[in-house]
Amino acid sequence: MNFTNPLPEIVRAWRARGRRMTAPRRAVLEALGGAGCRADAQTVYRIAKRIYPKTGLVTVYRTLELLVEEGWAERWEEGGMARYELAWPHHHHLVCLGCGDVARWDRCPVPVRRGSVVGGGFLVTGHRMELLGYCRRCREVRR
Amino acid sequence: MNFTNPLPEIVRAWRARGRRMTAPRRAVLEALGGAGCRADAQTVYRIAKRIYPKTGLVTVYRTLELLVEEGWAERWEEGGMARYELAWPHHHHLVCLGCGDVARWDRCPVPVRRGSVVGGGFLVTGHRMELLGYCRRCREVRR
DNA sequence: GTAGCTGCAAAGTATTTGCAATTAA
DNA sequence: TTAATTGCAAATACTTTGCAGCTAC
Repeated sequence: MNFTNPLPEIVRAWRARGRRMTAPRRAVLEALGGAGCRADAQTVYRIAKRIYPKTGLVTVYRTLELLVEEGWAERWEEGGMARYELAWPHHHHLVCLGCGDVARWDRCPVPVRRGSVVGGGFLVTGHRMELLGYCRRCREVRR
Repeated sequence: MNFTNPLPEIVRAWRARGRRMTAPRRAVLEALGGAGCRADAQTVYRIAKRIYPKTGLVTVYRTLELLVEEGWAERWEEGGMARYELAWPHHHHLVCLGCGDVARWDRCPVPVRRGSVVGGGFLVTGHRMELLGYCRRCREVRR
């Protein structure tokens, strides 16, 4: 966990909205914060169970969906399953075509600003990007 | 179909590799070329059946996978299903958060070149990007 | 002739839903 | 108290696989 940890803020916002803060939800929140980039539901489930063993897979799905709907998390689909991660702060990914590893990349080279209008009337509110290629390890193996 | 139609080139490349050009495959190729951005397997299947009615769904999946493996098509996963489109020429997408429509956008604002190395050893060979926001129609409805 | 291709049906996986029981506030 | 939340089991939906028959070359 780093100093940009949004978990306390999420809990606060949920309380303010009348949501109940239960043990399974807290476990899912912490698990998502502790999982790497683009963790699938099973991974979050496994970690959440270490925190609160009674957590059910269905609740993991429901909590993650809630986080996505409210903008706290981002959802990706990859490899036939949904993957989730905390959306903040803004970042992109380096996806290795060799081993499939997904690494975080904190630079943002996309010069299209929120609020700009492109393509004849499309209002931009955000973007997603990933660089495809080969990680250091895969490049060394290839040599 | 436009003048960058890659279908004849795909057929030629397949023949050269010893692949057989069958009626179902041709139907899938044409269907994919005629479908819009990010067509799902069912859509390709429906169009392919109009071209060659005996085409089976399984063959659609297998042919699309072949195209992706060989780099002719790109695969996206979205809305719980796989989506496909011809990968050439390079382009991006405008994804409307209101109606879900995906529009093609031929500009490329990503200044990261193939061959560059980023993030401590990651060799970039390509990228994917999409702009999220609201299309003209959805913006007008909101007003 | 034969290796590649096809399609049916069945299997495999991920995700969602109905509903009765539980629980935070 | 009571409305939100949970989790089991069942239902859904997409995709892949086994295999016997077909076909392009």
